[in-house]
Amino acid sequence: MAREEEKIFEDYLAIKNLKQSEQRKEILQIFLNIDKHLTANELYRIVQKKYPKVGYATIYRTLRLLCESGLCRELKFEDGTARYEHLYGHQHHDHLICTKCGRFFEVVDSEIERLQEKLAKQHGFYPERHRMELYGVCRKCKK
Amino acid sequence: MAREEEKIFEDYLAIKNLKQSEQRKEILQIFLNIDKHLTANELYRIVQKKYPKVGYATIYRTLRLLCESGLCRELKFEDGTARYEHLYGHQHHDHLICTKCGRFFEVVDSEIERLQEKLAKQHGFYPERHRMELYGVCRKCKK
DNA sequence: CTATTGTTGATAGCGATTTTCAATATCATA
DNA sequence: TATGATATTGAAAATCGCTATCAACAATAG
Repeated sequence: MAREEEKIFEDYLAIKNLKQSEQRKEILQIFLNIDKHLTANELYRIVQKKYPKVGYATIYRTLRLLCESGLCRELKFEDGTARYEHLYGHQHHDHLICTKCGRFFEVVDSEIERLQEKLAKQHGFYPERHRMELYGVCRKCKK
Repeated sequence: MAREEEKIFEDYLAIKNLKQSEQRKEILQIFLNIDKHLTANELYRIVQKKYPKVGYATIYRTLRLLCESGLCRELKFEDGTARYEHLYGHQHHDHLICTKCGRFFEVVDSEIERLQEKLAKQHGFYPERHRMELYGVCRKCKK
């Protein structure tokens, strides 16, 4: 399970002459099994339950490696803290965020993407990337 | 000059039973006279030049009041630090940000706005607000 | 097996922001 | 304009999220 992601991470470590430590494998497993936009602290607490010896710094260090290997993306949201999302098998997307329950939904709208490009160019910008977050109340919370 | 904003701030303080301190007036003046997206630290340093006794905490406290009064908006950007922009007389807008020089440009595209609403609704969301930042290289930096 | 080199956990440090607190300023009212 | 209740201030300590340091330790090549 999650064989491909494991392979990607192993290969990345090999290329960089880094070692396959137990902690790295543990953190990867837990990261892969939780398909949410976790903060480093949330991940730390979950990892701690299974592997109490793991330190805070190792979580951050491993998250950085996961990002570098292309498995993970760091996102900064309005509360200021970073959240980490799965990148493998996920195309570019923006976020719909529920202001009640905090859930994240990945969305894409090719028409908006096109207009964003156009808007940038209209202002003489060479567009590189963008971020778009739509905040609102999700179906469940609205009831 | 900036009479209306002063009035708004005074009224806000009055309604909340807060006092018209010298520091608050000073900080408001300087904030109003600089039409840039400043960080708290940048504002602190500018205020310090004129009023060396002013403390850091007072800057943050006053910025919060300015936001609450509707004169100011706090924006969190990718680098994690907050920047403050004028809100009075500025309609809703998004940002074009140059990744070379760091300059900010305010933009609006009603078609994008419309599609954002539509996209949220398509996913069962009751839309409240959004943020959109387009990053790229501006005309000047491209040359 | 052993040497080399990378990794770890604990902790100190950092930058941004907030809180605490005693001294002080504001302002309604006497 | 003096007074007193209450809000405000500056300084410093505290907090938060994250990074750097470092001595002990683990992974891997030879």
